[in-house]
Amino acid sequence: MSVGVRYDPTAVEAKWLRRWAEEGVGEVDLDRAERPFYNLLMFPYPSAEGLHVGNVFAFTGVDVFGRFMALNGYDVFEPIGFDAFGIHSENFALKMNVHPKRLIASNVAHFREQLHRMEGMFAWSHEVDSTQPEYYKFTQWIFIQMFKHGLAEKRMAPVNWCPSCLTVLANEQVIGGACERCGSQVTTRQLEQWFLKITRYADRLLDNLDHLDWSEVVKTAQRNWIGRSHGLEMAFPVVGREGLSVAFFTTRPDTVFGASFMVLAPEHPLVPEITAPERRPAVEAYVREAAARREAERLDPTRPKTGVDTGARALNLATGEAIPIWVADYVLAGYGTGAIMAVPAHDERDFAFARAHGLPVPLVVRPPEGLPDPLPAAYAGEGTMVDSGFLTGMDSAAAREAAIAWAEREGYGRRRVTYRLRDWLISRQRYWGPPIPMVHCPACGWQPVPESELPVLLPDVEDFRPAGSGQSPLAAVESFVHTTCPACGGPARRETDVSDNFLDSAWYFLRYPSTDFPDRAMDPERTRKWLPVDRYMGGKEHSVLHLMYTRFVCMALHDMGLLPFEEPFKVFRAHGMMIHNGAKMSKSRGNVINPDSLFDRYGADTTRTYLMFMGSYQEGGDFSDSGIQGVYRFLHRVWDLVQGAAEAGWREAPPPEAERLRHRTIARVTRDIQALHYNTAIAALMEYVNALGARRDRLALCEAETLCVLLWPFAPAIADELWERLGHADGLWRARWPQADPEQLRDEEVELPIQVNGRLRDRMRVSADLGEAEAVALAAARPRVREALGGREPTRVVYVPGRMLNLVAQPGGDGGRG
RNA sequence: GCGGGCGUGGCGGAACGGCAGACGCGUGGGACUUAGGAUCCCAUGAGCAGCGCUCGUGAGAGUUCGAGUCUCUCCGCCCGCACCA
Repeated sequence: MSVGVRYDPTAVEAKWLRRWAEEGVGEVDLDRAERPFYNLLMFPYPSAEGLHVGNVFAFTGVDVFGRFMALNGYDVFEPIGFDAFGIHSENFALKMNVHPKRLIASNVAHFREQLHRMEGMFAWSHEVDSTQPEYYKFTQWIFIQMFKHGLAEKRMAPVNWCPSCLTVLANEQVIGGACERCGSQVTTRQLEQWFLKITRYADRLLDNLDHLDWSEVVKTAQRNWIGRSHGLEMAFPVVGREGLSVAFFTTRPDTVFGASFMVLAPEHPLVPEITAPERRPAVEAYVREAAARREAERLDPTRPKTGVDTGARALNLATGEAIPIWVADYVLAGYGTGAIMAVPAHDERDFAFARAHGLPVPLVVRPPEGLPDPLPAAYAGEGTMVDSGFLTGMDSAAAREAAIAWAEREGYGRRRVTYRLRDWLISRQRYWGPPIPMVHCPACGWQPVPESELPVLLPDVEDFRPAGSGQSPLAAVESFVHTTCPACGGPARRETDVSDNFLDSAWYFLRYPSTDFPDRAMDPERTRKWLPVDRYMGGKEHSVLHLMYTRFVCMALHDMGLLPFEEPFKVFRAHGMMIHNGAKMSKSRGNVINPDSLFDRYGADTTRTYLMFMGSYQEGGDFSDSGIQGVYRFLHRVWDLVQGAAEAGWREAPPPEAERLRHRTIARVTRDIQALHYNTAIAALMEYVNALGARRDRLALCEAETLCVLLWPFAPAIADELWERLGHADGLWRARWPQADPEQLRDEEVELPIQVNGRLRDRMRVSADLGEAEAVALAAARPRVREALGGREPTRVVYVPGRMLNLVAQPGGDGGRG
């Protein structure tokens, strides 16, 4: 393809995509690199619709940074791969009625082409595809390590079930009671499932956050999700039932004297045991209703608080009173012990429940300003304890400690920390994932598949439809199911569930540097050299899914001695969301932008530059169809400017002000890229081009060169083409980022604003380091300043050299009120 | 409800506590053109006939010589989490 005199993005980009591929731009010698910089973008999920423009936005932001670091002398490793297993891909295959294996292969091919076209500086030779046996054999290997270290366990538990995807889901994949993938309302089922014990790491996952250089939004989301709370676990005996007691957890042990009833979750195992015979029909009916109720409805805090009395009573060990035990679905089976002591006066939910069912509301905490009687709402704040036996008169905070000490001393309970975080439910009753590499033997129990036999290949089955029976389609493949026990050699059955897609993506970046080692997941040498990841940028929608699972997997592998670090990402930055015409892009709104059409119409250089220009990378921005034209014009101007100047001939050196501007531009673009303020970096380049345009026939070569280098991270093809036309045989990938000379950044003369009493009245051109006395004298002599002063003498002078001068004068007697 | 973020021209968005509105879009005017939805130049927050003044960063108060920026109260929008005891 030939490249002419007019700017033709298609020709320029085709030429340079080829050249970069030939020259191996983006490929790094991982063993010899001297200044490794691991620049990671999120594992692309190759959907059938192709690359989303939101992906182009996200990935370009990563790539701009990578190119910037490359020119700053780093060996930048920016690998790429495909997260192609999982429900999303499989659901699409079901819809299209095409086998996922075939469908995904064509999706990946399409994605690869688009990623190429967006000019990412990717290390293609280290590509990873999570659906390939060479990759998932190690996903299975990681599962086995988890099992061997007691971090994987199959157990019966109430789990989230998606009636549309016909599989169980992890807590993190249920958003407001709906399936994260398909949006269906999730129900609860009692099933035996594989769990990874992430809760064992809750404290470390939480505490490490304090020292991580991550976007604050993500850290906050993780803290909330882990939800650590401190309190007391205690049990109240069931009245008249020797040896039977109801354990509960509370963060407010100070209010124990105010506990006027107890509530059990409908699923609580003691419910059938303690229910009084005459209450049995009502309780059983309520439990049945609660089980049938959809999760979203159950979790709606605005719904009236329903519940029934079991007829049983518990002894409040503080007051010595027998209090009723109710069953209500506002108490969650999965949190704490699934039972609570209800303190209606000081807990909003208990208050609402007590009101609805006519239960007493004894008050035990009084704030200094007192409380109205009757109480209009629960008072959950601090105060002085009243009517609380040995706690009476204490401050509530101190009473909390005293109550715990009392419970521990009397043997009623103990201090306890509780988490909102649940263990990671990893089984999926689906086809499109790595089979969980476990075998069940009637004699030996669960046994891992020997590592030498990995991978456990996903069998080719024609009917990959989920059965809905609570079993994966693999359960129907006799030849897969029947095997022998690795321990005793007897007949055994394979696990037929596959693992959660988030396990695939929890370690992909560990694999990238080691893709050339088929026999080990992570080569120790490579891992030590390249990991942890220097910088990771991606969407905040993965705050508690991917990013939390990944941290857990790394911590676990670290503890097993398999990784030399426990936190995978030194720096994480969340980017914002792309908006189009004021709304989130969605098919139903019809405002989705297809990146191919942008590439075709404007080229990748313009698309990249515009996406980075339209708003702040970390906040997101609004895509405007006319706005992109501005950037297109800008690149045209750059092209014409450099071409025109080349034809006119180069001057020796830029005049002094032009040289100062050049250095100021270098400084601004450098600083802005480092801070991810790509939009203002591009604005600085535009200003520079505007300024150079004013002297287009008298440019110096170094001005055009600086422009090309600074532009390269955003618009690499046009920058490389112009660079070549300036006479460089080597491409810009071998160039160095220019350094701003601090001497050139200092202004000699400035336009100094003059304020009188804080209001702008005049400005004057002065030397930047003008002394205060001279500045005041010069200013005071100016007619407009004299007028504003109205004959008064300044009583105070605020002078910031080079920035502004403020003369403060008291309002004189002449101007005052009579 | 809790947590986080944000409110700036017609629009997207800039502004170490120091000239509000950089840069871009749009709009108006002009130039060059057979022509322009191309390119270039000029203008563009509002008000006032007065080219300077007044008002202007969601509303109100406060701190300061000086506040879009810091503090408090309120209103509105967005994003998380949401009956977590």
